[in-house]
Amino acid sequence: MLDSETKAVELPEDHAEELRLWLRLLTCTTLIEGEVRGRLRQRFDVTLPRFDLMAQLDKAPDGMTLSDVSKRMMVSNGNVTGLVERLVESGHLDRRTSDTDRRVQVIRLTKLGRAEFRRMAAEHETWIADLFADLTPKDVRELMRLLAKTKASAQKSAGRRRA
Amino acid sequence: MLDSETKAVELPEDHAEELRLWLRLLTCTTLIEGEVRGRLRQRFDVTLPRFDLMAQLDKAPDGMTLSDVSKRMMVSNGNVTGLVERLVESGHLDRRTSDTDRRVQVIRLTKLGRAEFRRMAAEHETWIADLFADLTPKDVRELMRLLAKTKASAQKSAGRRRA
DNA sequence: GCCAGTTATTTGAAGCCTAAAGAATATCGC
DNA sequence: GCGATATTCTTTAGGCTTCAAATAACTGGC
Repeated sequence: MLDSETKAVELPEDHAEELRLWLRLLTCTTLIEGEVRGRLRQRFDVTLPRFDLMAQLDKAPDGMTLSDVSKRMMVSNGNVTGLVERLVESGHLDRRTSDTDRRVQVIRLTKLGRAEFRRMAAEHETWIADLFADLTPKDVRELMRLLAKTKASAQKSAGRRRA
Repeated sequence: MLDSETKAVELPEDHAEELRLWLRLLTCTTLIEGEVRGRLRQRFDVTLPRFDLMAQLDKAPDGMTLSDVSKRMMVSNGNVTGLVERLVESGHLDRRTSDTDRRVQVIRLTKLGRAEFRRMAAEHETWIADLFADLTPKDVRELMRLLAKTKASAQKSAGRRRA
């Protein structure tokens, strides 16, 4: 006979629920992201990654290093390099080498960049509100809680893998 | 004096909670997606879009048209064209023109494609289970419910925009 | 049968993104 | 100060992705 521990190893566990949850999470995000992307393009002729980068910088008046940005946005370093290049080119960002560490590039929003971002952000916020309009305040609170738990769980799992 | 209706229009509403929710949703998805992407690459040297496409086809033994795939995966038509091209090239997909409509391309998994997908999918499922491991069954159910509601809300909003 | 409109797919240009390798600079231990 | 190691950023190669325009094929009304 099998004891319960052996059973747990040998019987294939059923993870179908988690899989469905993941697919649903992905669908929601893709749906909303696509909508936001399209509206940003239509209304402001700006891409979502550019908007996201400006959003990070708007919260950091003293600027950020490229590494900071890369970590915050959860994208690769090389990605940030190109993104910043284009935004400097278009006059939205200012970029300078750090005084204390010549490896480091510090970027900030220019006056133009900040003004344009604020204008876009105001409208963006109404889009998000509209996209989530059918959720009650309680739904929102509950989702926040469960997503925080999900994030923690995923981070733990990701950490286990690299450890 | 302002009546309540005028107030509602004139006072800028506070959508900060919804915005935070959206950012958290995005963070969760990005985190998990990045993890899955990395593991697929490491273990099977396959990209996430390829895996996703094969997953769609695995559920459709009779094949799918490119448009079907494009709708299901929520990506553009042009995207699917290239993705399919590479997977046909590598022998994972079979592609033929429909008998009844010469515009339509029907794609299927090849024997090789199906075998490789099944092998990857089995492991993939355990990754997902691990990433969501700290959620209780109740958490999972509740998230499913709230995300379904979110999806419906977002679809409604997206529809309003296009209407 | 033919024309107008629609649908399925491809193409092209631009941008986004990653992983991995490389260059420049900083830091630590000695 | 020197060398080993680490960090910051860029570069490269390849793939993904979108949008918009183009091509090809179907459909319905006449």
